[in-house]
Amino acid sequence: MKEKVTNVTIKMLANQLGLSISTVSKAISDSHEISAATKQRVNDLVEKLNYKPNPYASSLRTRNSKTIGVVLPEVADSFFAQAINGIESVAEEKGYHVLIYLSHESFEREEQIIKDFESGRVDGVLISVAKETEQHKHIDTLLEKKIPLVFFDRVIDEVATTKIITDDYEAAYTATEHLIKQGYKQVLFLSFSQTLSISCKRLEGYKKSLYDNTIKFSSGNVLRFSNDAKKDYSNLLRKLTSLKKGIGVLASVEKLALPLYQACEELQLRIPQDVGLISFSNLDSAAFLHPPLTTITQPAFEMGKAAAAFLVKALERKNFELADEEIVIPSVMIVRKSTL
Amino acid sequence: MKEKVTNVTIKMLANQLGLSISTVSKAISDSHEISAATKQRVNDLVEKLNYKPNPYASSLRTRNSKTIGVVLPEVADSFFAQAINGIESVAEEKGYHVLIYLSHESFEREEQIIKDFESGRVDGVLISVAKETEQHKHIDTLLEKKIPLVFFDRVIDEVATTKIITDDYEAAYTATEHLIKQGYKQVLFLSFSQTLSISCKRLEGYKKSLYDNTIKFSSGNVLRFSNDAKKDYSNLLRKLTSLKKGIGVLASVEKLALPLYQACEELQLRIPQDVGLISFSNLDSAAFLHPPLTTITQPAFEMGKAAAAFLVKALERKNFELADEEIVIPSVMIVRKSTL
DNA sequence: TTTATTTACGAAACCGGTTTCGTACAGGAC
DNA sequence: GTCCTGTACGAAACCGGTTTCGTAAATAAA
Repeated sequence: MKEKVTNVTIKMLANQLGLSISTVSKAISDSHEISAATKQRVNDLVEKLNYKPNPYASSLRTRNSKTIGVVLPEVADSFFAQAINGIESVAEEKGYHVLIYLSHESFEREEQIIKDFESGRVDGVLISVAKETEQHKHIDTLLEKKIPLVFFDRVIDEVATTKIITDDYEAAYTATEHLIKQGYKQVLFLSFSQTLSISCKRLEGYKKSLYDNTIKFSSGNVLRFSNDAKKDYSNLLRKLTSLKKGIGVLASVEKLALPLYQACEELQLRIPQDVGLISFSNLDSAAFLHPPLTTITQPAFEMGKAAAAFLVKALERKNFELADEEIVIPSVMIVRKSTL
Repeated sequence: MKEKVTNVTIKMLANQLGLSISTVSKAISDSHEISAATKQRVNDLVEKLNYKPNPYASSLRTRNSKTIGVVLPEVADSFFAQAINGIESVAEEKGYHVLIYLSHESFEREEQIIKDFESGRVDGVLISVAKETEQHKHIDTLLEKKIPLVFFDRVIDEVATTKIITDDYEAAYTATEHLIKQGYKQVLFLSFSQTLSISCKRLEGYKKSLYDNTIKFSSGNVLRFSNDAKKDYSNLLRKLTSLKKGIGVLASVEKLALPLYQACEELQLRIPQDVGLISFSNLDSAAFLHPPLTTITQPAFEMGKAAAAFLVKALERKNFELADEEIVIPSVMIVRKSTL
């Protein structure tokens, strides 16, 4: 590590201008206390010397950092990639910096990240919780410190703050309904988690649709995915072979769709004739899969954007606190050939 | 914005323990000057009061922030998503924080981001430059301030620092070679940029392969993509209709592959019979496209990881400076049905 | 002309850590 | 007993901004 070049400080500006430090500081922040002429002189020198205020000195004094922390389970998923874009779009516009952390679906890791935030490193937090997360003490503690936090997509219902979600229940209902209408009498539900709010709601929507179609729910039709991709895959193979053809499958998250394509290929099952597939997915390539995948596409960009917008509003508006509310941005179903 | 809860400070610890601030500070950093007994008392209280040192105070004094800035052109591309994972893996291990910025392929935006870094906000920088970037004064200025920077994938050759790249020339050569071997006598090159180093190298590899196969290069076979997706697409349609069947296409970046699938569908051209396609791509779904896409897959995770590892080494090792060298991590070609 | 304001600026405290330097005291060497 | 050394700690400077408060001079009000 080389020693840094010493940056130009506000003190140097003051000395060169024959002004006090406080005057320079106020001039830079365009305070009404300072005359136009002085402001001009200061800004000229700022320009000339390429002065960049030390953000850490400023953050220390003002107790805010213009930085938001974003906690994601992972970033491979195209949902989160798009969400980052949405977040960045408002951060950029509002002059915020974005710190990114990945929990890798681990509660422990998520907890560490959130605990670090208690230090005041970030002004506010956006989070989509880890698959493993089943409690929320870490988040409560953060909120007690008055650090605003908004959830997006993977929320914790019990925490009283703003949550940006999509219509998981309705989307899953619609998806299941679609499969049934297409003639798949038996519908498998590929479950990502048994505890995550989104998973539960999607499962409920699925169940309700079965009920409305007088199909009795069987827990045997819910296939749970763990973190062990290999084991999951062999479970999937076993399940598929045990069933007769003509079943529908609802993949509750994007990452479960491709394994199904693979399994069908391996078992020589035809999509959509033998297996109908619909998946929650934001894959751009969905339309070009073999066959094209029917998807429930979430408004990922908009969700990220909305989450960031709420957070920034909470940070900047004195009389605005994050209400305990759900903002629902609906998903859309795009029917393609994987479901007839 | 609500006023923050006042955090526990090192001063409070000192008062409660009847010690001086400096003693507490040293105890926390496990200084040899402090007795084991005192350290114990201090750490007990730290634990009890849940003391979190203010990172900004620390950064101000020590002049480093344990933060690295990552500048990406975009994050929709799965290459960059995977690269982020690689970067995060070393950041997490080494205790660094990751600030993410998107240039959206704009030079101006990239310049602003880099200029902000002159403030000392980050200890070091990882960057994959924007498509528009054709000069490097902004980066030179940063390097003059002794802020280490390493490029990955989209590098600027003229800047004397470490660059993590893949074997663009060879990969494009191999890809073209493959198309020709498969019987495609005419090969289109879908170009993403005329200035980006990776694009130039890939084009060179393509040309060399043509040359080695005694096919004369025609600039008419290089199709340039702008930022105007619609116009690009209609250009692509026009080009494809103007050619006879049996042409090979090398898409030099991932985002150019799907439009080709779409165009072929629209023009009722069959892949691979009428059009053979190979693309630089890190899409997980490549194997399940219709037909499965032959790809040049870049080691995105490893590249991000290597870039971060070099940067951290430069930050932590006193006698290590980032050499002006290229670290090449080879890509692999995965042959699938889109090229026979 | 006197008093009240306003304008424009400076001194100094402050944010919360880190680091330098000084020192009291204990123990060992001579 | 004197000198030296090492141990364990504290006072204070420092990082580079922001903010409060005070004040001299200029202007307005009475």
